[in-house]
Amino acid sequence: MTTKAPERDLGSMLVELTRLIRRRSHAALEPYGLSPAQGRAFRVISHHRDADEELRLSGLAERLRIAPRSTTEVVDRLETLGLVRRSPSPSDRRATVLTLTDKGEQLRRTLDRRRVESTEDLFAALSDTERDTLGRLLRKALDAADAG
Amino acid sequence: MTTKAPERDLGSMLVELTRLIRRRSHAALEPYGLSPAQGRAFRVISHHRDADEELRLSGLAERLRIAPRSTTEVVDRLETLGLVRRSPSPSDRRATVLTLTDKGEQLRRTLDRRRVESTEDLFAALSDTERDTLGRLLRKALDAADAG
DNA sequence: TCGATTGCTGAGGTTTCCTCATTATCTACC
DNA sequence: GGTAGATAATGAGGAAACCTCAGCAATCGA
Repeated sequence: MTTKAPERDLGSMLVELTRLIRRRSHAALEPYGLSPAQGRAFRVISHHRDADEELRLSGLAERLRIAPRSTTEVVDRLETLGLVRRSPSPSDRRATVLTLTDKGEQLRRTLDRRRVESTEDLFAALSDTERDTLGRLLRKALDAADAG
Repeated sequence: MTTKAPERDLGSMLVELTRLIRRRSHAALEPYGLSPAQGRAFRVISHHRDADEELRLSGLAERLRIAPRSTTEVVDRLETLGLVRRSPSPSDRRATVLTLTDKGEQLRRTLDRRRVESTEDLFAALSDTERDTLGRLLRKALDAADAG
C-alpha cells in the first residue's frame, strides 16, 4: 500500500499527529470505559495529588485548556464510572473539589504502570534526545501562546 | 491572570497545541466561510496542481488521513461555496476528480499571500532553526506511524 | 464471465468542544 | 450591614469533525 505524502506544514502535521494520538489513546483506554478526553482529564486529576492544593472544576478546565462548562461533562463521566468524587470545598461553598476514589486510585496505578497512553510508541521512532527536543519546542510554543 | 501549568507530556502538549491551532485557524478562515478542516482540505486540493496526477476523493482522504466518507462532506461544502469542482475521471468512471474553480483559484492566491493559516505566529516564538527541527521530528514520527 | 474489489455516498452515531443563561456564593466598598 | 459585581458550577442547546455500516455502480483479475 503506497501511502501518499500528506501535508507537510507544521500545522497540518500537528493536527494529523494529534488525530493518530487520539485514535491510539481511544484503543488503549477503551477497556476502562474512558474516552481520550476523559483519560486526559483523569490523568490530570490523578496526578494532582502531588500538589496539596485542592483541585476544582475550574482548575481542571484551566489545565486542560477547555471551557469550564466542558469539564462538567468530563467529570460527570468519571464520577459515573466511580473513579472520581465531587465534594464541596471547605473554603468556598460555590466550589467543588475533585478527588480520586479508591477505584480511581487503583486505575491510576494500572495506567501509570502500563503507560497506557500508548502515545509513547508513536514517538518510538525518535531517540530520547529527539523526544526531549520535541518536548522543549512544543512547550516553548505553548508558553508563548499563553503569553500572547 | 496566572495560568496554571498544564500537562507536560508529549501527547497532551500536541493535543493542546492542536486545539489552539484549530481556534486560530477558525478565526482566520471564517471570513471565507471555511472551517479549519475545510480549509485544510482546500489547501491540499489547491496545492495539488503541482502534481499532474488527478486528485480523487479517495486520494484526498488519504492525504488528510481521514475516512473516505468524511471527505465527501468536506468536498460537499467546498463545492457549495463554488471553490471546487467535481468531475468524472476520464480514466475510471467510478472516480470523481477534484479541481479548483476560478473562484477557488482566486482564494488560493489570497490565502497563500496572506498565509492565512495564522498558525505561523503560533510558532513565532521559535527560531527558523527550531521550526525546522520541529518539522523534522514531527515528520519522522508521522512517517514511522505510516510504516508501523 | 463472474466474484472480489474499489470509489463514492446515504443513514445514523459519537466525541469533544462551544456559548449563553441561571443559581449560588463570595468580595469590596459605601 | 447591604448591595453591586465577580466567580463557581451547570442546564440547555448546538456545531464541527470525525466514524462505521450498508449499498450501488464500475472495474479488475483469474
